[in-house]
Amino acid sequence: MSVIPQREREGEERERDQRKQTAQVSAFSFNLWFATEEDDISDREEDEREGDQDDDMLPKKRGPRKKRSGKPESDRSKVRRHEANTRERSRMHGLNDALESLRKVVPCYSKTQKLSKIETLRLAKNYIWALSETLSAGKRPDLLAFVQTLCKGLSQPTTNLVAGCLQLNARNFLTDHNGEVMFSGRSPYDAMYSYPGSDVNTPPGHSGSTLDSSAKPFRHYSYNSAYEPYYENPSPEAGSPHFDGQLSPPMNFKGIFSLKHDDPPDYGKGSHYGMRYCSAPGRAALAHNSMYRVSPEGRFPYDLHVRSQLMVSLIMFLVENHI
DNA sequence: TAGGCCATCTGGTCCT
DNA sequence: AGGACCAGATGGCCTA
Repeated sequence: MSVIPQREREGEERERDQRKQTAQVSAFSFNLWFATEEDDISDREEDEREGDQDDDMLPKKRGPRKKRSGKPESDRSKVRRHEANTRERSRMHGLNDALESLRKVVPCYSKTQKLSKIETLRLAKNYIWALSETLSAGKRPDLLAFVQTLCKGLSQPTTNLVAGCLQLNARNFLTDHNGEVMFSGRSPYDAMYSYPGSDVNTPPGHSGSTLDSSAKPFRHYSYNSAYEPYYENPSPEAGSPHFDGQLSPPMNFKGIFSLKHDDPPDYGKGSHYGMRYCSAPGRAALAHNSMYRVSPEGRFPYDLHVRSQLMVSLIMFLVENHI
């Protein structure tokens, strides 16, 4: 299972962790006390403690069994071990926080259906690859190829989730046993879901209404006009139970780029998306062999409200303005 | 119940 | 010496 199912994890886990840690601290205190009292117990007596309890007469805890050493651990080493455990826990929490930040900037983000760690990393890698390919090509990408790259190597549940995020029919992006994403639809255009009440030429958000986008998780961007601001209207699927989180980082550019985000300030720090690729030495060669195709109209014919579009548009802006 | 995912503990290694 | 990092082991939780 690659997509972590809906669990009220956030709060519950914190609470559980806190309980665990409290228990651990208590156990540690007890261990310390016990060690102090028992430091001079002979090895033979210690061996008699073996059973369903650990060395410290406590219910068996997680982790590998302690290696027997000739001497009982000193109080000092126990304290150091405990401190090391705390640091390690903190380090892992930091790592998880960073991973959560990464989840929020890859194309598919949902608070209720979190991607697993490994799938988050895979999707992020694919996303970077897809964007760099787009940048290298210097042209608007073929959506299908873009999505196929995004889903490459992902599990089927994650592929479904990504396809769902992109408003695509996931059945058309089957992942084979080699992790390759295969298109099985009749045509790229058939693979697309059309928005209710709209057609290809009338993207959602052109209805004229202007809603407060800050209250909605989705942002829109039109490829019909390369650099016009993204649409402010919410997606018809904004209320989807699968995607109640923020899908894409709010982004705006009017002449110059400015990144705006509702999230805490860690996001967007140094957000020079794809800039490093602009001067990549292999750009020309990459462009020549780019996997992405340009539509006959010379522009991206789809209208999707996905982060990928924002990123592609941003990249296209950079490319076309020689930034 | 098996398997996936995860948090935690632990000891080893490397670096400052 | 002490901290950061890593990987192995273990057990809990959840879902199919």
